[in-house]
Amino acid sequence: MYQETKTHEITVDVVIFTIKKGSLQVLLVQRAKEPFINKWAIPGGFVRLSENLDEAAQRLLFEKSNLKDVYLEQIYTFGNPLRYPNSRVITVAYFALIRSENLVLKFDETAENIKQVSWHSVYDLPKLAFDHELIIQYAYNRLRGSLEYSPVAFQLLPKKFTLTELQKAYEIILHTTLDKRNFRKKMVSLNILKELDEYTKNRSKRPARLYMFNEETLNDKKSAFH
Amino acid sequence: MYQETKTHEITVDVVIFTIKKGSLQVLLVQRAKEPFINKWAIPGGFVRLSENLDEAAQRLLFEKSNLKDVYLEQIYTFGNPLRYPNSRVITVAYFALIRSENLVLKFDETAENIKQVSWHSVYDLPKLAFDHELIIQYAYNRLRGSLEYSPVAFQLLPKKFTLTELQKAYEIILHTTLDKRNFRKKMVSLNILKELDEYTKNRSKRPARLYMFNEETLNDKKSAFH
DNA sequence: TCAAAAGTGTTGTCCGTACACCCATGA
DNA sequence: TCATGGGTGTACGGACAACACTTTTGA
Repeated sequence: MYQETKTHEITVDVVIFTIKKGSLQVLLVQRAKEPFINKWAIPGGFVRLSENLDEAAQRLLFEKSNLKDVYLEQIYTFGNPLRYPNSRVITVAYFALIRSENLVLKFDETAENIKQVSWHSVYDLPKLAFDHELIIQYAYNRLRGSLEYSPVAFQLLPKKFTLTELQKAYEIILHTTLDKRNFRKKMVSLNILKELDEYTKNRSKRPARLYMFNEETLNDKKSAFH
Repeated sequence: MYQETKTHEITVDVVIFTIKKGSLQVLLVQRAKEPFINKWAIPGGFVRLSENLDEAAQRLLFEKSNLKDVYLEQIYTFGNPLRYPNSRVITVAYFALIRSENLVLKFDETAENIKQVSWHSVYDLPKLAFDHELIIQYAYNRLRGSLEYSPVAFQLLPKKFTLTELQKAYEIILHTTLDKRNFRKKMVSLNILKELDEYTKNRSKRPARLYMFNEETLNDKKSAFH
């Protein structure tokens, strides 16, 4: 089954998370070719010789979504020799958090190796190619872990957001419900929110105060978050 | 400075930790050749095409220490194109925890590319080759992090140990002092220790009870450790 | 005036921390 | 008998969890 080739190939695969329609979704591409024809895969690509791994991941994201300076974390490196048929592909997996509003995907759907591109709930994944189901599991576990140390949920929200939206993001990622009062107390105590003098309009019944993420205090808080 | 070559090379580097003489030490080899002649480096080697990354790390450890089934964790993958002069070497870094008693190192000190091999305190490292200082920092941070979730300290101790020895290991890794009563309470409450009917002899004044690590309950506890 | 989401405090429990003395043995 | 490390319990404080009602607006 596994056939030796002369060299290792190195790819970067990026599990792109977003919150859409009240659920945590990942971006997948459906393969139009063997191996794993019709199966879905995480976007990825080869690492160029002149770029480092983070740069490769950022480049892939930019090529496919036009987004720059996306939040990225390296997760794990997968190197099972049997993970790719007929060649040895070692992949460094990352996850990315993006805001899905006004996102324009740039996948070339006329390309012969891609059938379609779409978002899928992490709780309802289609059949995946290679070991990509495992990679998504690692990514999802890591995302939940990161959320306990660092307020990464901001990366999934618009610049200005309400506390209820923030809480929803936490609930969606952690797949649980949280107490409103306790959640607000905790967030306020962290000093990472900037309270704005702006309120939502016509969104709900009573207008809700908007907040921003306070970038200045983030770096201090990251370590002492717990 | 950086010269493109045709392929990426993949290595595994292993930060080998042990506790020796009351301090946390890492095993380093002193280079006998350029680049970085006389500088110290983490043991590492190329990944073979037919083995996965963990196997490569285990193989390296076995080749150099005769130890099998060593505790290993993948830490991070370093891929800066400038980290190696004149070639592109991506390295998957691991850390290993070993018991230093009755350890026989098998480094071939007559090999032309190794000058010597020795243990160094993580708080007093010599000049390191490549980005190995950074890798050791990542490894050390990860080790301390792991200790909060999972009782990895056992991997550094003999099969049977006293609670004081276990506490010393924690103190050495975390670089702090711990309260004896609180530490014992915590350890007992975790149900990961098997109390033996054996005591130390002639080691200190009053004999101390010996404990073993209870492997059965470990896997349950790993997740709920906190 | 009503429906819907926004906003707000108090109490109990658990866990981590601080802290000091007696015990068993070898010399 | 004394020096040395082994072994033990209690009290406080902070963080988290549980819990219900009032407020503001749009329709």
